[in-house]
Amino acid sequence: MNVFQHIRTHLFEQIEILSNEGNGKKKPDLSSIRVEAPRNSSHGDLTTNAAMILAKQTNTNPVDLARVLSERLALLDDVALSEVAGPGFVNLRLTSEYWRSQLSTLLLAGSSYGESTLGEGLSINVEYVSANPTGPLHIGHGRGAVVGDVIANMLEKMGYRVTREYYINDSGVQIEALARSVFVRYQQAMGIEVSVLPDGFYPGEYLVPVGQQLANSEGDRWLLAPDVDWLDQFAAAGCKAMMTLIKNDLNDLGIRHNIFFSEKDVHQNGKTEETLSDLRLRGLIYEGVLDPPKGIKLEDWEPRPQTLFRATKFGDDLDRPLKKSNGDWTYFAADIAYHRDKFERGFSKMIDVWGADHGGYVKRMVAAVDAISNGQANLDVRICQLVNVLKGGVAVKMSKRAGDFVTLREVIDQVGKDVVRYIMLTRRNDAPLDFDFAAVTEQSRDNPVFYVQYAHARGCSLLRRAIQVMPNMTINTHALSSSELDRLIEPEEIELMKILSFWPNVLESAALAKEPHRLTYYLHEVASAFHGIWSRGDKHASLRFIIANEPELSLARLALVKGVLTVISGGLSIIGVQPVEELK
RNA sequence: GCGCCCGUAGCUCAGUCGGAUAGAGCACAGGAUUCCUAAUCCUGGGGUCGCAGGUUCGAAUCCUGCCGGGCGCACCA
Repeated sequence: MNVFQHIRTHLFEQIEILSNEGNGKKKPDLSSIRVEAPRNSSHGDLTTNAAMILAKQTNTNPVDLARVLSERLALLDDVALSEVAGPGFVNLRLTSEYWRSQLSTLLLAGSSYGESTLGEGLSINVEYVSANPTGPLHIGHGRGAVVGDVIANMLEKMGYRVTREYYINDSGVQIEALARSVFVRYQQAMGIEVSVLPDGFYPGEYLVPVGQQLANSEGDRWLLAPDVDWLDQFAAAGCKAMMTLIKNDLNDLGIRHNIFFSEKDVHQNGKTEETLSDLRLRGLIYEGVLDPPKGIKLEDWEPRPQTLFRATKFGDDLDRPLKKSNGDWTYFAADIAYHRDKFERGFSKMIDVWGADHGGYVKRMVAAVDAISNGQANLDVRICQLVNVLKGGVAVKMSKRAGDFVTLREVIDQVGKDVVRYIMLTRRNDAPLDFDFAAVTEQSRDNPVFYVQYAHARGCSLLRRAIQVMPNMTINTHALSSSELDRLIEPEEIELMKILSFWPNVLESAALAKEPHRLTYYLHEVASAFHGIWSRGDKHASLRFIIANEPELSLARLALVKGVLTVISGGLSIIGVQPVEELK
């Protein structure tokens, strides 16, 4: 039980007793009562607004009520000081013994510290990346990949059964363009000059080997054939090659999806038809004409009857087309069928991680999930804003048309997977992110990964050192957790224990909010507190972690170090970053 | 024109479901190393939380309207 839950439990007990004493007409509503760390630490370790909330409900004076609560909470063993402040806050300061016991808990839990059973084994589906198989991943995909992956990791730690999924858009006009682009490369491999690539073709070099391979295996049999004869085969070859490329990139970023789901299969298995006829039966599909969008010009707009989904019934702004004018299903139609398939596979909780350019698509998909599940399923879409690539502060121009975007591959090769993953979480996902190549390549202090890694390396170095300095000492989990933790009396040490004991709460709230960036901010805080204590040893030798003639004190301080290492390495592993034991 | 996201220190950004005196990094100025890793630490200046109203014990946070920026806007994905 984390510190907040612990105090909340006691608080609610007291409220219950009070409510009964007041021959309580009705149960108080506890839902907006918070137990949290106050922003200003002079207000104590924990604070609660309970008195103000309850005072409102019972029409009493919040300060009086706070006083009563405060007196009762003061009686708890773990509470050192309880006082009323401001308009009716109850501020608590917990005992040093309590924080030490939390450190001990941490050490015994080891790498499982912070895990929870909150999810109760509920299945949850996280779909992320899902980039079109028309080329390698670029750095923007990398952001979605990391965000999705870390959300999945966090939810696993919360006790959910997580399935990581990638939806392959291997159908539609973009895939046809891919097939034609591959055909050009095939022609070139057969010695035919194709000087200018037509508009809408994929110009990247990465299709050259695909064309070459087809030239080798197929010879000239398709050179003069009509496109209908080779289109499917070339599309399939292109997709397959691109997915191999993409999976390699993801693999090197430490990402492995459980399921790759093909849009083409959705269609071929009749799932689209099935889904749409289901919706049609329920009166959610009709033939209609949409108004032209206002305020922007569409050259070729004409009123046209379309097959429309009643998305407006589920909170969208417009009803949405399911069929193109050529009779093909729209992307949306397939996507509905796909999400319905997820629902049928047992997922009532779904998370999709999309790029910023799909922001306008969120409402309709949420609406569709609502519709296909009859309100039984919930889709949460996380949008990742753009990544601006900089080199030494100067923006790198990216043009997808010209094929010269910064690939994820380049970035991984240059700065490494760990740096990429960490940097991607240094901003909220819905805010744009600057990725400065120079800063993260230099391995300078501009690189936030290093700050945290350095703290970890320093801690490891201490444990190595301790073995040399005190060879007779056993230093293992048992020895550390049962060491004389009451020797830890410095305010900074208590503060650090406090920060470490917040980890389960940080992880839980980050997981539930699906905001993985909170992890990097927290780890920075841990590292900062640790670096601070370290440096005090420069001035006062008595404050160092290892003091040769004080083995018991040293062991207690090493326990704190071990706590730092456990939390940092645990946090980094959720982020997908390998903690380093030594910096070179 | 409509929808979504954003606007917080010179710069880049945190800020939990509405909490008290709004925080961090960078930059800037000064200081700390014979000693556990100075890739670190300490001290300092820095703010009309875009603007204006509203809701209430209390608003950076919620509501409305404006201003500014990003993304998107039938038959692409």
